[in-house]
This record gives sequence, structure tokens and C-alpha cells, in this order.
Amino acid sequence: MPKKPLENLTESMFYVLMAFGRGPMCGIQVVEFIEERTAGRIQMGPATLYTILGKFEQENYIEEVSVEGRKRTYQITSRGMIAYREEVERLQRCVADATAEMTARLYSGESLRQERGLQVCPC
Amino acid sequence: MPKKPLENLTESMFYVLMAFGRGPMCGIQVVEFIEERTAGRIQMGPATLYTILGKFEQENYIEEVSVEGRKRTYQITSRGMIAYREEVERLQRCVADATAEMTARLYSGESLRQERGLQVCPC
DNA sequence: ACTACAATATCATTAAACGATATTGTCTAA
DNA sequence: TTAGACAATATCGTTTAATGATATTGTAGT
Repeated sequence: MPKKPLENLTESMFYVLMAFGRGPMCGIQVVEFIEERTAGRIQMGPATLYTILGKFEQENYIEEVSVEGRKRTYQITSRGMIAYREEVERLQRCVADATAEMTARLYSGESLRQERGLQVCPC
Repeated sequence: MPKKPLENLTESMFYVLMAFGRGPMCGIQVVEFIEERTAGRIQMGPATLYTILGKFEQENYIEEVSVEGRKRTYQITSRGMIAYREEVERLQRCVADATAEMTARLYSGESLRQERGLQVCPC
């Protein structure tokens, strides 16, 4: 079990934390949330789900709030919320970097060269 | 070597492909690009770098354009460009999903309940 | 030729994803 | 009361990725 917060969530982990933004829920509800939120793009199997839930509980990103029979309900912790917000920011930085890079190339005329498959100035 | 395109790039892979948007370059230049573009946030060691370059060449995302001594220069292929654009879109969808979810919660009054740590309606 | 450096390559360990399958608890109907 | 059926969670085993550390190799300067 890691001491430091996970510094790079996977897409699956990200959506699991997003689910708990809706409030406490059990594993199955998380899967349903993800399927709905991503319009079916992401379908998480039980192995991935419970692996992540286990890790998140160790990591103190979520905590158990009730057990009814087999059904375990979790809620997100403040630590989990921080991790989620940081992940949103990381994703935004990636997109921003991509955008900045595209813009830079446009202004340097690089896009023309790329389109034509040229390695050097076409002049 | 996988037959289908990689459907989910890691952050490291993403920035490597972004680097090749600048044109052909060698491994070291990729590392320098990433350090610069992310303002030092991401520092890639040789193991990660050459693992990724090897995989991308197999995957036909990049191709060798010259070898001078030890120095190998690669350029991105059209397949690589497609993978890169798809990855940008995936990241954008993640951010968009997070935003949509936040908006939905604001309008349902969920944010108030979350802030106060309540599981049920506070009324 | 020797040395230093630049660039790439490999090793070994740890962690993540996930299909497949197993387990367990609850409820219903006869 | 017990035999399904079902809902929910748990585990196994394989494959893939990340990465620190270290090794290799080619080139140039002296």
C-alpha cells in the first residue's frame, strides 16, 4: 500500500471517483454510472472495478459507509476529492499543451510542411 | 506486437507523439521537448523513452528516417497522427464528462449536500 | 590509441488492466 | 426447509506499462 497519493490516475480510476461525486454507492452502481456518463464508451468489468475499489480504500480515497449482506456502500473522502480535482487539472494541462503546441506550429508555418510530408522548408 | 491500434495512450506516450509534431527528431530531442512543453512537470528517463519508441515503431506510429552513428531519427506516420488526434479527443471527453457531471450536480442541489457531508436531503 | 561524451539499449522489479471464474448472501416459491 | 435464481463482490492468471539502474556503442578530440 503506497504512502503517497497516486499521482496519475488511469481513466478507469478517474471515472470511479467521478461516480462518487453523486454520493455514496456500491460497486455495481459505479459501473452503471460510468456506462451512463460515457454513453457506453467505457464498460468496466468486475475485476477492474473491485481492484480499483480495494486500492482506493487502502489509499483512503473512499470509505465504507455500510454493509448490507454482500452489498458494500462507499463514499468519497476529502482525500479522494483532492485526488479527483488534481486529475481533472492534469487532464486539462494535457489538452492545453496539445492546443498550445498546435497553435505554435500554425504560427511557425510548420503545419504546411507537415501536410506535405516535407522535412525542410518548401521554399 | 499488437494488431489493433493502441486504444488508450499513457501520458508519456501522448507527449512523445506530441513531440513528433515538431518534425523528425531523435530520442534525446523528444525528452527535451517534453521537459520544455510541460515546464519540467514531466521528466522522462531513458527506459521509458526507448520502450515507447520501440513500441511505436512496431505499431507503425513512427518510422526511422536516418541513422547517424548511434543517433536514430524518427518521424511520425499518418497512423501516428491519427492515434494522437484520437488521444486528444479522449482526453477532451474525460474533461467534458467531468464538467457535465459538475454542472448536473449544481443544478440538482447536490453540491450543497456534498459540502455539508450529508447523505440525505438537509431539509 | 585513449578518453570522454552523447545516444541508445537492456535488465529487473513493481504495478495496472481485465477476461474468466468463483464465492456468498438474500429472496422467492413450492 | 430447501432449491433455485439472482445480485454483488472477490480472486486468479495473464499481459502490458513504467521506470531506476546500468550497460553498450559510436564519434570526436587530444
